[in-house]
Amino acid sequence: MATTETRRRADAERNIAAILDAALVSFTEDPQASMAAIARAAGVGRVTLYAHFPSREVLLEAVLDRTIAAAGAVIEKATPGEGPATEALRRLLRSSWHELDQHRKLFDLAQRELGAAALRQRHREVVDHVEALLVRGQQEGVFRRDLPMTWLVTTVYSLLHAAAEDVNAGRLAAEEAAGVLEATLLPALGSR
Amino acid sequence: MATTETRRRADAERNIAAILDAALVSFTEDPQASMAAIARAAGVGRVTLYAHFPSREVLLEAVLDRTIAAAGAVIEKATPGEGPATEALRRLLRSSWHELDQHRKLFDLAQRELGAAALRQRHREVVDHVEALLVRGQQEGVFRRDLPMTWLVTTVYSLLHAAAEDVNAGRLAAEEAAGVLEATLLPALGSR
DNA sequence: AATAAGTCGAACAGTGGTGTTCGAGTTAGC
DNA sequence: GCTAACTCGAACACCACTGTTCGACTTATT
Repeated sequence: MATTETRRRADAERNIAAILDAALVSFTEDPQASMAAIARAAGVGRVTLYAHFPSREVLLEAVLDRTIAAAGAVIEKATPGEGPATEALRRLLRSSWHELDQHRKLFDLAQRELGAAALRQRHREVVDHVEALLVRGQQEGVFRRDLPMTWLVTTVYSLLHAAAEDVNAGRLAAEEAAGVLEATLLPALGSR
Repeated sequence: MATTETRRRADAERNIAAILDAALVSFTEDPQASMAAIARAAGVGRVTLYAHFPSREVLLEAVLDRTIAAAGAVIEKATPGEGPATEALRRLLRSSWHELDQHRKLFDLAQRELGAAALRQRHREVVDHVEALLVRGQQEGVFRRDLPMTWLVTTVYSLLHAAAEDVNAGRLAAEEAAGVLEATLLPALGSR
């Protein structure tokens, strides 16, 4: 990951990072954000942006890969494979709801702009973590088995996203988000 | 509602209906659908479209109003004020998940393109029905009171939308949608 | 069968986005 | 302090979309 393909100068490296940061924010705030707007948000000229990312598509892919990697890292940090499944889910929600929401928004965007097929593989990397946790919970007998697994995953992601939207719209305090999610998801997923 | 503002010819009336139908589908399928695409989908010339709806914005508003009216009618048909609240919610889900999802998608789009303020009023008309039902359920003691009301409404809408997406993506059979929603929402909203 | 209402293709101007080129100016690195 | 790497504004061509006008044609209505 840290392999410097072609030796880059420090200021270039800095700008690339700034662009990716700005692009993530811009894309999640407004899926139609223009290259000019992203360059402005990154504090960089439009030409510089194109120098590093030759097209909007390439930029989107780069942001996507970076976000997936970040989401994966944050998930693994929450050790979803350890301890009781309900506890693991709690840890996951507390640490990762924000990252997972960014991942979801970007995924929606990329699905429209890059096509569904190209995305499935990368998407799996993150979703599988959640799915594995849910399966483990089923085996422990604490999560329900009467609904399709895909639906349970959808439920988690969907409410996560809803909470993030509510926080964004000022309808929910950021500190409450994880608690509210817990209180809603556990009964929704729980057996009996 | 049936007041013919300026006497229109029958073929015009027919085209307007076709345009609104096509626009609803187009907008919910792809928020960026162009006027040309909508005209094509309606089987109508682009000029005719502009003759009836002088701008994209006006068209979007018309579709929105029509969908809100339809959603309101479908909701009222499910008599959400009668019988036990859980039963009423079941009826609502069975009859309206599809209409409510269309309403939600259009609302998202309109919020971006027309601004949040202009929409709040119209949005209320539909959301209030759901909220009233949830409040009634709280008074009956069957729905939880430990979370903000706005969040409960968000939860209903969010899962509704998620189910519609899953149906759309082929991950969930349309006939199962209402049942799955019931099985997920009732435990999520229930007291205890 | 006359007339008013409606349809529609072609062609136009205007706007805003993408991606490129050029050339002059900065800045990091040795 | 030299040089190669990098930045960046201005200007360009290109394209897709919006909204308009014109004039010829078709259709509903009486």
